[in-house]
Amino acid sequence: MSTEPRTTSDPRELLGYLLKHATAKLMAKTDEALAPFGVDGKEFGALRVLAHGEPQSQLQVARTLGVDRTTMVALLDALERRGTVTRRPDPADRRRNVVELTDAGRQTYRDASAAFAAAEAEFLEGVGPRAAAQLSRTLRALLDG
Amino acid sequence: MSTEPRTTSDPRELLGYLLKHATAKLMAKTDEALAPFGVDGKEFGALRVLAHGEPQSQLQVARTLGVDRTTMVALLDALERRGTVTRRPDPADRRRNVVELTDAGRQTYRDASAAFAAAEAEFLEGVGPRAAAQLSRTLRALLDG
DNA sequence: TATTGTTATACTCTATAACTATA
DNA sequence: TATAGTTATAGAGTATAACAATA
Repeated sequence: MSTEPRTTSDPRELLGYLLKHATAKLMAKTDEALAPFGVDGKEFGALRVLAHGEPQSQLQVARTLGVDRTTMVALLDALERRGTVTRRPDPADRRRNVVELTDAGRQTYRDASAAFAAAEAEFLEGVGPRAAAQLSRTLRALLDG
Repeated sequence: MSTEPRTTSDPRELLGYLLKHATAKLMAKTDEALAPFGVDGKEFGALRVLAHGEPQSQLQVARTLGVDRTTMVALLDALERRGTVTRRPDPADRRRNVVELTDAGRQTYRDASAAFAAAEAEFLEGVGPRAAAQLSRTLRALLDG
């Protein structure tokens, strides 16, 4: 007969704790990897959207990233200030800004992308490719359900 | 020869996106489950610590939960206001407050605990017990590494 | 009248600094 | 001199409301 309690007060046993802290650890790693390129995770996300596919309006990018359009303004302000993206009125609808990567921005994205992938790989290095793939599958299933 | 790009701009393919949104979804579910009992996730964490083991000082609870001691003040203020916990000076060291669950607080914890577990189970229902156990193992390994 | 980008504002969450009372 | 609790304050992050330009 064990004297151990059936449950403990250790928060590290809760799935919520594990998810939250795994997220934080990955974010810290990727932010650190992106820092030399002058972008944070959110900005990298925007570059990623802009690097693939057609030029888009601010609102389209915001919706893809799941952020408010007012948040997008400050984000693009920072990227534009550093010469990573350009904004110009859409000739077809002058209410919109067409946002595009500059040549320098494309290079930044390529470099940052490699660093980002390396950070993700480092985060996963302890668990092996099978468990890593299983992790993504499970998370996707949890989000779909 | 495929015309598909090797990568896409869809953020849903990134591990960081999956982790962040899985965390948010679970938090939303547990917060919703706890709401009828008048506590949020953080407060439930405090109740959980207090429900197991010896009475503790505010600082000890704060450290177990990984929050600042100034954050603990407002958290306990709310719980005390609702009659869930009591604070009294520790006779052995009057700088400290001994924090304990009231009888009502214990009942609240029991009820909230069942609701919390049900919410977690509902979150996991799409993936089966094997995948759920594997998820926890993988997350623990990622946090330890 | 509705939409896009912008600005100003407010709100949440949390941490830092300073104060008090105790040790 | 150091520690526990408290309070006031500041910072990051994000959302809401209102406004200008355009459709």
